Amino acid sequence: MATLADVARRAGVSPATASRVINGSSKPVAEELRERVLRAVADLRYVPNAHAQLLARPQRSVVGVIVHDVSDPYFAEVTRGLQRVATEHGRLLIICNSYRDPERELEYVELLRAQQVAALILAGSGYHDDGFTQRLNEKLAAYEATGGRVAVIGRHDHAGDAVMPANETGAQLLGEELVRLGHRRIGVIAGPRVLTTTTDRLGGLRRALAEHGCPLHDDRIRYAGFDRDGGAAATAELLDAAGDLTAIVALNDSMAVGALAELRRRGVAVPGRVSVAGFDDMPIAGDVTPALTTVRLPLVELGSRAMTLALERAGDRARVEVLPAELVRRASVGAAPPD
Amino acid sequence: MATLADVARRAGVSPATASRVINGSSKPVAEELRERVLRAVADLRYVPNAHAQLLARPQRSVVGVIVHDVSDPYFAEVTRGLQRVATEHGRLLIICNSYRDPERELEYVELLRAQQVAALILAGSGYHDDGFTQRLNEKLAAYEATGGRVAVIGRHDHAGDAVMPANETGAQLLGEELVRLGHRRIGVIAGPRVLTTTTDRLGGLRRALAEHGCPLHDDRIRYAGFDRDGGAAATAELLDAAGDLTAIVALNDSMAVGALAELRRRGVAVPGRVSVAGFDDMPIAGDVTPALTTVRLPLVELGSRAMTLALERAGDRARVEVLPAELVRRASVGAAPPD
DNA sequence: CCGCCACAGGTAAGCGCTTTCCTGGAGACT
DNA sequence: AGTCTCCAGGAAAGCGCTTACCTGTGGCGG
Repeated sequence: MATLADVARRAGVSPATASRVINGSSKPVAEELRERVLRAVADLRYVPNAHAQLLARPQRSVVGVIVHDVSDPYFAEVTRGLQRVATEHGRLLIICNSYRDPERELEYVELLRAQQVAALILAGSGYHDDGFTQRLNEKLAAYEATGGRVAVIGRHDHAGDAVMPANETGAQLLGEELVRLGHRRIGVIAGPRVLTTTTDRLGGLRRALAEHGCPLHDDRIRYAGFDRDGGAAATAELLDAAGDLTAIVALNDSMAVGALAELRRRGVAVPGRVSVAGFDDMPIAGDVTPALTTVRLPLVELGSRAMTLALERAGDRARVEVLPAELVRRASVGAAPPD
Repeated sequence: MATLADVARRAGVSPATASRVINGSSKPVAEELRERVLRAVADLRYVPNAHAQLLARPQRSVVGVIVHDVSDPYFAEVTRGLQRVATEHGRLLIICNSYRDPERELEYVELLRAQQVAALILAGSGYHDDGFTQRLNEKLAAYEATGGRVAVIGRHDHAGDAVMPANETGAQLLGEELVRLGHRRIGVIAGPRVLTTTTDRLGGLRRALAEHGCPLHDDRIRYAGFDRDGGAAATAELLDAAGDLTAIVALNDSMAVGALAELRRRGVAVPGRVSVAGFDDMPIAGDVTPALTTVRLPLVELGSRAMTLALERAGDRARVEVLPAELVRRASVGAAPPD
């Protein structure tokens, strides 16, 4: 690998001059030398060693992102927003998938800190695990103490800047809609218990239903993986246990897609006999059949706002932005069938 | 930010000893000193500067990945495979989205080279653009000349290790199936002309149809973006221009989803009046209505094989692995309706 | 004609770490 | 008791780069 010294030697100049030419330093360099250096760079296919540069000029420019899984449409959208703003600021992103493993998340925080990232974004639900939360916050605090910037998406448990989707309010909206349409026996297929997103959404739903006099029964809730297959499995369980449900709320759209598949498999009409609702309004939500009634979360914006917060200077105090949820009525939810 | 020197000072040892303790060097260190160092590390929340480490011990461990767009399900799946193998080898991934911009792709190659990545994976279609291809290959050659490993996914235009999906064969399979089912007036909604993936798939289809005596007419092909909206738009155009088609082949599943949406909007029965086929078998393909007949590509395996090639030592000559495509029959393709 | 200033270019320090090589002390052996 | 060996720990070089500081030259004014 060619080094700056090689370039300088070939161009017959000092490393200092070569460096100045290559980085477009403000210090003037004679045209002839400049050309010799540039030619040497081209001849040697020289690319500066980014690590050496970072050591010499500690100007952190990359941003670390920790998500549960980029290939999950939810995070794919969020990441798109993160990317957009990062690119606008000329920042490179290092994207890490924790695959919902708290330990791995902790490791990645260390790793990104070691990489001297300018900022750290944690996207995705927190965990109901005080031990973990404390360790995470300690690590983040250590990072922030040395000038690192942190922004989280959808986590209550962090003291700093945060962007929050209105999970609870969104779920409430959905609950009210179902009640309004006459549904009384409502089942829920939920993501993992340990995720705060699950409990937040469940909380909003529970509140809405309780307020309208049809409290959510615990035995009408099934927990499973936050994905399509989890949704299908949970739906099967739910149907076997309580066949008289008129509506199923999936706590995200992937699960809702699984529910739809299971219902189709069983020949249950949607929304004729059972209505199905999702959450997130991921891109495919409008294209399944029946099109999914869901709660739209501004996923891309969640990402772009978080990145903006992270790249701005730290405020005097933590900023928490709540981005609103919106009910999207499509075909999968209809009036409850008469008993 | 605490440095190794800080740790050493606090522990009352030399930086050398501190380094040895922290990295678990093979050189023995007295238990007492070891503990003092570890305590200092904990007290100072010390994390080694990864850049300094890489400078001092040039042991490249991160792998760079350039994809068109991780949030595209195709790449999301491929990336999953890449990730898995990388993680198994203890490698961190830097994922870069080129958003199908060749210039950006070139920039990212430079950037990753500057980052001293151990290997570089280029995933996703090549471009019909000789100038670009040449520049890219030059850059990759320069990188490989200094010990960098390169593996590409789905690109003919690179001389080194490659993993190729059987785009052409897959399309042929699909073409034969359509002919077998009596389709003669077949339209195609294709991705951007400039992508080799588009032309490969189109080529396979064209060949199959020609062999069975119903050549593909150029005026039954529409090019658009390789996404859902592109698919919907191209379908609309196609239908307006040639309303008598009995089948529409989308060159990827996202476009097929768009096609389905447009057909539904127009009240055209699928597959009753028009059959629709996709390509890729992305996760949602089985869950739309009607479920998509498509060509399955082993997306995750594409990624895992490429990463494996890249992490193995370079062979004496380039290895090219072709991963087979498989026709997946679902509901969206049926027999051609009688005229 | 001499001295000073301005400025292009070079010298070298230092970023934070690893690792080779060296040192000094303890134990072993004669 | 003296010498040799062994080994834990430290000193220092060096990874590739940037940049503060220094040097030597040419142009200018007095």
